[in-house]
Formats: sequence, C-alpha cells, structure tokens
Amino acid sequence: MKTDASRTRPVPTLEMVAALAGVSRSTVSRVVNDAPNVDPDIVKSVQNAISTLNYIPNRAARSLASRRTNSVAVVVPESTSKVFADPFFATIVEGIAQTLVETKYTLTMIVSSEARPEKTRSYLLGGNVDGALVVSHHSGDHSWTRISESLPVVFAGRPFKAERESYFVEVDNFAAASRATQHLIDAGRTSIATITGPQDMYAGIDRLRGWEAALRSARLDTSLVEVGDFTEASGQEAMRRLLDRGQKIDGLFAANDQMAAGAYAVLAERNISIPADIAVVGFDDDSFATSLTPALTTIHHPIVEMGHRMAENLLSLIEGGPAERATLLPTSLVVRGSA
Amino acid sequence: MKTDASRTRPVPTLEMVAALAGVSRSTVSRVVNDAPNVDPDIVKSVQNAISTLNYIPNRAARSLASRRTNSVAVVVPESTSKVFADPFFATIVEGIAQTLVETKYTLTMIVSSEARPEKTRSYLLGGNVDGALVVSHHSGDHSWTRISESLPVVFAGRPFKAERESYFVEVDNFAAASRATQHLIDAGRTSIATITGPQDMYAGIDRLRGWEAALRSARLDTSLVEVGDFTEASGQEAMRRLLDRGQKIDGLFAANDQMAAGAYAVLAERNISIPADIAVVGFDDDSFATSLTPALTTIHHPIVEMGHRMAENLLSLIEGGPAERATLLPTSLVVRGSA
DNA sequence: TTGTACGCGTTATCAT
DNA sequence: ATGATAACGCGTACAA
Repeated sequence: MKTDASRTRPVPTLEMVAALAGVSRSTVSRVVNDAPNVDPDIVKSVQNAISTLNYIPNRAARSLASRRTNSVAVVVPESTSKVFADPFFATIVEGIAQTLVETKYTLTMIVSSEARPEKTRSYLLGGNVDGALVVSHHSGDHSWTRISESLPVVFAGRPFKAERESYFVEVDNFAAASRATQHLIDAGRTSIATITGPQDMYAGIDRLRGWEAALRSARLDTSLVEVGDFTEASGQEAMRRLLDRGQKIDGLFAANDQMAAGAYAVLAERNISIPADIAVVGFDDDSFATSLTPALTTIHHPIVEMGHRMAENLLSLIEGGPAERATLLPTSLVVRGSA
Repeated sequence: MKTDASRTRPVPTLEMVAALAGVSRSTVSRVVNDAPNVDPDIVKSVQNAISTLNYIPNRAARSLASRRTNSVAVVVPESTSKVFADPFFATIVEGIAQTLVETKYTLTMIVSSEARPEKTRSYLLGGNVDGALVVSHHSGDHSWTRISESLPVVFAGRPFKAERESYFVEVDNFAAASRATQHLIDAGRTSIATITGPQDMYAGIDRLRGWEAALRSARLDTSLVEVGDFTEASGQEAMRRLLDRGQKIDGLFAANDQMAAGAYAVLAERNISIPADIAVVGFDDDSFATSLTPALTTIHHPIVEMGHRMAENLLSLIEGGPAERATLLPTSLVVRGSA
C-alpha cells in the first residue's frame, strides 16, 4: 500500500513562542541563549511557551544571523568500506567525539567519496560547519589548501601542500618506524622486509623511510619492500609477493596492524612460524594486535589522544584563540609475542 | 610556537558575484540553479565571475529561503565503538551512500551518543537536513515519534511506537530465524540453543521468536537461550554461559554473525568441533561469516539493498512523492561448512 | 530575459 | 530589562 508523504507538521518558530509568551522575539532569543539581565519571571513564562510548543531554534537562520553553526565535521576521504574496516578511523572519531560531546558543538561525519570532492567542498564552505577535522589525506587531494583558507581545519597527520600554514596532530612516524625496525635488528634479524603504506600519504612515506634508515645504519639490505594500502587484504597480497621473491626473510615490519594481520594469514598458510622463522612488528596497537596469535609486537599509536587534541585545537581556532600548528604525540614500542 | 588563528578569508557572496558580472543577484541565482531562460552570454560571464571569486552558495541562507537543505542524515543511536565494529553499519551506510551519491543530496552521519539525545533532536529538527535515516532503534528511545512528525524519517527495521505511521525497510526476521533453525532440525540436531540479540529491538525479538517457533513445531526444548548485544564479545560470554549449563547442545543459532564468531572462539577453547559436535547457523552473511573456519552457514541479509531502498524511500518522501510504509526484503539461507 | 522587492527565522544594534 | 528594527545570504513571485 502506497501512501502519500506524511504531511510533516511545521516546526514552531521563535515568533510563535514570543506570541504565546506575550513578549518580543528579542526576549525569547535572549532566553534561548541564556543572556544575562532577563527577568526571572519572564524567563519562566518563555520557557513554558517553549516547551509547550516544542520549539527548536532553526539552525539555518541562527547561523545566518550569528555566522556560527555550532557544528564541526569530521571528513574521511576514503571509501565507506575502508573507513569502517579500519580501527584507526573508529578510534580517532571516538576520541574526537569524546571531547566534542562536552561542548555545544555537534559532530557530523562526512565520508567523502573521492568521486565528488566538490560536494564536500561546497558542504564545508557553504556555511554548514564552523570547522573541519580531516583524518586522512592523500597527496593528490589539493582541495584542502583552498578550503583551509576559509575554514579552520585540523589534520590528522601532516598534510602535503602548505605544511607551514596548516594545523595538524601527528606522531613521529619516521622515528617510530625506525624504532620498530631497530627492535628486529637487535633481535638478530638480518633480512628484514617491510609491508609499507600508500606512498601518497606521509604516514606511508615516513614509515618506509624510518625502516630504511634503520636498516641503512645497520648496513642491511633495503630492497625487501612491498606496498599495501593499509587494508588487511593488501597485507596478504604484499606478503605473498614478498615470499614469492624466493629470498630469505626473517623479519617483517608492517606499516599498520591490519596489514600485519594479513601477513599472519599468509605465513600460516605456508607454515612459516612467528616469531621463530619470521619476527613481525606492526604499527598502531589496535584491536588487531592483541587478537592475533602470537600477539603482535607493535608501535603504540595514541589515536584516541590524537582525536582529543585535534578537537581541542579546532575549537580553539574556531573561537579565535591560539593553537599549535604542529602537535606531536609520543609513541612507544609494545613488545608482545611476535618479535 | 603558538600562532593566532588563521584569519580566515570570507567566503564570497552571491551579491559580489552579481557586482563582478554586472548583473542583478536574481540573475546570478538563476545561473547557479540553472534556471531556464537565461541569456547564454550572461550565463557565461556569471560563471566566470563565480569561478574567479570561487563562489560557493551559502547553504544556511539557501535553506532559509528555499526551505530545503539538500542533505540528509544517517543517525546511528549506538556508541562509536559499536558502530565501527559491526559490519552491519558499514554495509548499510555504504548502500545508502551509493544511491545518494548520484543525487544532489549530501550525506551526513551522526553518531548519536545516547548521552544527549536532545542534541540529535535539535540538529535534525533545526533545519539542518531534509530527512533522516535511522539504522538502529531501541524500544526505550521515544524521541523518534516526535521527530518523525516533523521530518521524513525512514528506519532500518520496524520501529516500536507508531508502527503504522512509520516508514521502514526490513527483512522478515521471524521467518528467517525460523528457516535457520529448521535447517538445524533437518540436520538431525535435537538440542538447539540460541544466542539472541537485544530484546529491546525487533531484530532481536523476532529472531528469538522465529527460533522458538521452529523448535516448538518440532516439539524440541526451547530453554537454551542466552542474550547478547550483537557484539563478538557478547557472543563469547553467551556461549560460555550456555556451555556452563552442563546440558547437551548439538546445534546453535546465533542472531548475527559477529556473535557466532564469538561462539566459535569459545568452542575452539573447549575443543568442541564444528559442525561435528555443534552445528552453527548465523545471521547477516557479513565478512565474519566467510572468514571463520569452518565457513559459517548463515542467513543472507540484503544489507546493501536495504540501504538503497531506505535512501530511495526517503528521497521520495522528501520530494513529496508516495512511498511504501513497509518495505520487506527477502532473505535466503547460505549453506557453508558449519551446519 | 532581467530586475525589484519581499520573506525565510534568527541574532545584534540601538533606543527606550 | 525590554522592544523595534536592521542585517545575515539567498530564492522567488511579480513587475518591467
């Protein structure tokens, strides 16, 4: 049975509240925004009118007049499936949400299909939000340089262009990757491969460089590189390619835990034991790390904290306050059973 | 080094475009909304002005004037961590996004921390969106009855109150659960337990009823019930409680695949083999089903399709068209190795 | 085909 | 302490 669209009842306006309470719109506005200097009795009667009418301020009108929207966007320039599969996004959004829930700001998340970047741009610049948090950034995506000229933006990870003019929160990926690799070297491993991340993101680039640097200073081979895209599936494929080279491999640094999990699966298939035959170190310390067997030795990435700091910095920018351009968070090596 | 907030450059207005192009604002507005009957030459010069100024329409103003926002919200009344851990949400959002990306509508996702439902309510009713898609609904949450009076809303799964006045897309959970259980019965299993879902959601309630009905008509015991919350962890706990009862169990129906995965882990711990000792059937047919060993026999839940239909129905409602109140999608049993 | 003028619901400024 | 009144940026009858 088809029915017509429900005739939605109109949302009451401030004007209607004013009429019911017998005061002017200005006074209602003051009550709504708890301005000082309003007669307590009037406050009460206005509040009554508000609740009997179920009044809700129209945000469009509000933001038009006040030039603020009280909402911020988390933008994820990745495909939906990737966003949900990767605990990194879940965790950082959780961190962001945690600090935002205490404030008057509403968090909206927009999964920016790369198909239509201009949709995202017009949403962000169209006065829908007071600021944006970008949690993944690829080198090819230049739209941000223009967006951040007109809107406060905080990145997770150092962005490409205009690094000096951008705000971002990150960890020292180079140092951390180097530390992870050094752990393998210290364990006596000599043929150390890496499954690295996308080379159009600093998270990928810097982790590769860190691995390389550690091997260089130990005068070890740096040719065992395969690139993944941070997904578990890509980790599997990379591990296969690595093994199919036929060279000896006794150590592996995966640029994130998901890819390490992919590698685990392939190693199991081929009866290569961890850590006896190959010692493995990951990156992120997410839910994958502890659920693997043996538990994954990995770099602890303070992702929730990143979310906190991003949100704090953004709010500070929005309210016109000062903020650090670069916020660097510490990492640590978590030694478990895999290396 | 702290810096002052970047003085964000103001976004140009329609008025500025008009001035630059030497026409009136109305004309610019017409060009922006590709109205018919505009002189091609003027269109060109206006478009030039638009791109040199990088003009972007202000959505707040636009929606105030036109009473439409061109954006819809997906609302997930669950904790952030749950949202990301459960492939159901990922998949349904993907389906929604797929059909929405073809349209002029922007999708915003709002993870409604149950802590502050009024924040969500004022966002939705505050004129930020033209409609909402609700992908999880608990019986305790009454805020929706009022919201859907003023805003087109489509639910995933039959909502509680005002069922007759609501729009929703769902599968026949009762029949599907019954079908799954019957499969176990047909395989000769006689002590069939269930790990069921939250009893404040129809997805949980109806799957339990379906299991029960199938057992009843086969005159089998219906006491082996434990309740989970659709998470893997809860599946583990439920399986433990089930086994600790000390009764014989040779079949299990889990109300979703994640909980089945949890059960798998516990069964492995206790060296109970699947399907030899216990045959297992799940529900959803998500990524968990195929990654388990043995692969999980389960009910295929057309989640992407649900997303499509939800989005289509919502758009139809928004544009004032007709729409089915109840859209029922078919399920099927996918037989794999576990039963 | 183009421009004028008014209204959308709210905040902000200025009197009172 | 309260109330007019003018923006805010845009869409849209209506007039030209």
